[in-house]
Order: sequence, then structure tokens, then C-alpha cells
Amino acid sequence: MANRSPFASKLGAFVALSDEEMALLDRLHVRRKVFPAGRDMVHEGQKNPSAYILASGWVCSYKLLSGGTRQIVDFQIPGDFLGLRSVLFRTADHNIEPVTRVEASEVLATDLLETFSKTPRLATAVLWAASRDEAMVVEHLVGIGRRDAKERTAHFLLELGSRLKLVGLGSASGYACPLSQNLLADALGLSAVHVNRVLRELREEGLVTFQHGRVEIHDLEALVLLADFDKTYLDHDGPLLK
Amino acid sequence: MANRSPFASKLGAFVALSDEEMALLDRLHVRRKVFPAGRDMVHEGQKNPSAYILASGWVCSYKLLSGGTRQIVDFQIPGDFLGLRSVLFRTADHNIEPVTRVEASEVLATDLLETFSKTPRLATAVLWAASRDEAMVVEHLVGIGRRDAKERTAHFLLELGSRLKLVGLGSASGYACPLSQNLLADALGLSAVHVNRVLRELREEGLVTFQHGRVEIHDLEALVLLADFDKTYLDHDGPLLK
DNA sequence: GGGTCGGGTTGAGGCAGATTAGTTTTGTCG
DNA sequence: CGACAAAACTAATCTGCCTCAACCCGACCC
Repeated sequence: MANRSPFASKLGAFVALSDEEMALLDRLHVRRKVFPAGRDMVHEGQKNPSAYILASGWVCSYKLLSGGTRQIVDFQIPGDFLGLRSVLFRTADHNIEPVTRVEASEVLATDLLETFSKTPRLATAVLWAASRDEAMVVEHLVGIGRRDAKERTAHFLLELGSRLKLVGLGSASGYACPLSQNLLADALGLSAVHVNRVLRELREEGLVTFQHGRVEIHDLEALVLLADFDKTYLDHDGPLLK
Repeated sequence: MANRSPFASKLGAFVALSDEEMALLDRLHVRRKVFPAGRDMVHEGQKNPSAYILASGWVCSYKLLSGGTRQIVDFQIPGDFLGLRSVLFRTADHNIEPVTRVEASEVLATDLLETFSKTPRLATAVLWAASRDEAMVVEHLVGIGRRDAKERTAHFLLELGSRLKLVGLGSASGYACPLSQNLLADALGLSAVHVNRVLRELREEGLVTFQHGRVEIHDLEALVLLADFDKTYLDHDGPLLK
């Protein structure tokens, strides 16, 4: 119970899992691997990719466009499960790049399916986690489509804070963040120059600072108001199974 | 085999389903309902929403922002399954509005889970369909983030064409499309005025026309090139189950 | 020490797309 | 048939964000 993986504790926060199920979950963590920052773990079009459970470090999922630009779809932090969709399709439909050095457990497609067939409740739990990720992608889409640069940036920093807090890597007032302004730009659909300007404005208005790898939230209330941030999409009631 | 629902045939196109499984699928279509255009079927925050299988008509899933603008996340066409995520969360996290008059089968959460537990293969098939939808949302996100208005519009019309063709509602050269320019604008993250301009440009260049409720694709190749459209994300190899 | 390379930061100018404000067309219904 | 509403369309103006072009700074290396 004491040293449970971030993944297990995240699932456990929303689904009551038995000790047996927890044990099965832990067995997925056999193939521990380490990836250096910057070199893709998975690339678009790759056949029979594995899934991964992130133990430490950050990664980003992105797509490249023909013009050479890229769009980051989302970031994964410790405790996140990644690559489920690619496993299901037997072909990766996006790239995954470690933002920092990363430790992750590789989960082979066969192991995953075997675990699922043994414990349907675990399958539901993972499906639930995947739905939460999808809800984040939807919120991201809404932000890029209809929020201006400042709202969008504020929303992004708030969401990240909420997620990190859930796995014990930050508090309401701040967190460590290894993202460069370039990465932010690719995620927010902005240019790096404009991200810089927006961050300065947010700083000058006393809302947030993002400097030297740390995000400090100085006026949570005002920031939530600016970003129209409603975090219900992040922490739901849990799935239908008791 | 002859008169199968669009939903069953869509799933069947990717997963080999037994007659028994097909029969179970058909049993989901008990509660047939009709919805008039324009009045929301599901609204954000609604508790214990149902899922629906679309039999005829189009609907859109959208979110409202505090400023009164809205972002359409995607459109559903006959054969599509909608609301899975909301069922899982027991709270709807987006609105669903019929674009036209709609006929749909309501699927109660309990029925869905019962069917899943009886036939895990069906659960996987539905999960697979949900993943395909998620892939579309991701592609949509990428488009809004990094494609300009013309590329984005072209991409959208091509994607719609591919999807409609799969359920027999259109061909490579054109299809009936009940969407107004306002709806397009809310989906593409543009203003309605600009959508109008972009459609005119595409028309004047002899690529596509969208008039009187019909989309006619005149130069497929050039359009695909312009939009950087790669439809592999729409028709994958099918799920892992044989 | 100098060189260079990846960030971060700032300014000037340009453009894609928003906004506003119309007019015209189409569809619907008494 | 005329009346009204909704959608399609157009033009003029404005602006948020991009692009280009600097410069600075710390890390790392020769």
C-alpha cells in the first residue's frame, strides 16, 4: 500500500481496486525502460507499438504537418498511461517524444489484453482513464478554437497544475515544469515569440510566473476567471463500477 | 444480413462479429426516439445521460464558452455511437444538438454495461469505434492549431466525405451535407464571414463546391494535396481481436 | 579564453482572419 | 400570393498574432 506506483494510485483514486487487481496492475511494470530527452519513443506509422506507463519524467504526443510545423496534442506526466489508441489500431497515429529523461514501463499489447480479460474491472478503469485523457483533448481543442492566446495559456497552466497535484507533484500555488516556450507554443498553437509575450503579460499582471522551470500561481482566483477554467472535466465521480 | 443497422455494419466492417453478437447489437435498438433539429438532446452537466446510436440525421457535439461563443468538437452521422464518455463519467461534459431531425436509439447505461459483460468482444469493438472518434478529434485539434483556414476547411470536407462513404451516404465525388456556414464556422474555429470567403475561394479554384446542401468534389487530388489529408487515421486495420 | 548553441526577450512591420454592417437570396408559412 | 426569418454573400475596417531580425544569457566544449 505504501509504495504504490503513481499509475495505480491514480486509478485507485477513482475506482476501488482489490488487492488482487492492484497486484495484477503492478505486474505490468516488468519491463522498465529509460529514454533520453528528445529522441522519439514512438513515431507515427510505427507498427505494433507498445503502450507505456510513465514512472518519471514528462513526454509529449504530437503530430507533424507537411509544412514542417508540429502540433502537440498533449503532455503526459508521471502516472499517465500512453499509447492505448495506437495499440488498439496496431499502428501509431502520432509521435511520442520525451521532454525530459523518462522512466517508463513498457506494456506489450498481448500483456495488456491478457490483463484485461482476466479482470474486466481493470479494463474499465483503464477505459475510464482514457476517457479522462480524451476529455482533456476536447478541452484543448475548444481552447485553441475559441480562446485567445492569454486565456489559452492561463488555462493550460491551470490544467497542468491540477493534474500534477493529483499525483503529488505540485500544489495549488506552484509546480516544477520542464517545458520550454517552444514546446508551449507547439501545444498552444501559437508562435514561440507570442508565448513569450503572453507569459510576460501574465507575469506583469501578477497572475502567474513561469521562470527557471517553475510555475508559480500568484492569483489563482483571477487566473481561473480569466481562463474560464472549470476543472470538473478532470475529476469526475469515477466510473460506473463500484 | 440484408437490412442491418448502419452501426452494426460499421462495426462489422472492422471486427468480424458473430450472428449472436450481431443479434445482441440489434437488441440495443429498442428505444427508438426522434429529436427535432435545434433542441439539445443532452446538455453539459446533465446527470446520468444516455448514449445514443444514430439511425438517421446529423448531430453536433459542442461546448459553450463563458463569452457566449461555442466550439463544435465534432459532428455525428448515421451509424455513429455518441455519448460513451458522458455515460462513463455519469455526467455529460458537452452538449449534443441535432443539426437535422434525428432518429436515434437510446442506449441506457445499464443496458450498455450488461451487453458488454455478456460479450467482451463487442465491448472491444465499441472501444475501437470510440478510439477512431478520438483520432478524429485529435486530427481536428491539429487542424485548428496548425492549418490555415483554407487547408482546414478542405480537410474537414474531405474527412466528412470519407466518413459518409463508409456508411453508404456519399461517394468520392460528393455528398449531401445539411450544415450551415455558421455550423462550419463553429466547428472550424473561424467566423462565419470567413468561412463564406474560403468556400468561395475553393469554388473559384475549381476544387470543391458547397452549395444548396451538397458538397461536390471537383478535384480530389488537388484538394487532398492542399489539405495534407492522410486518411489512414480513419480506416485502420481493425482491432486486435480477430 | 573564444565559439557556438539552445533558450529567452524585445521591437517593427505585415497579414490572416475578426468584426461590423450591410445587401441579397432562399425557405417557410399564413 | 406577400411577409418574415434565416441563411448566404459582400465590402471596409480593425487587430491579434506571425514573421523577421535582432540581442542577451548561461551551458557546454575546444
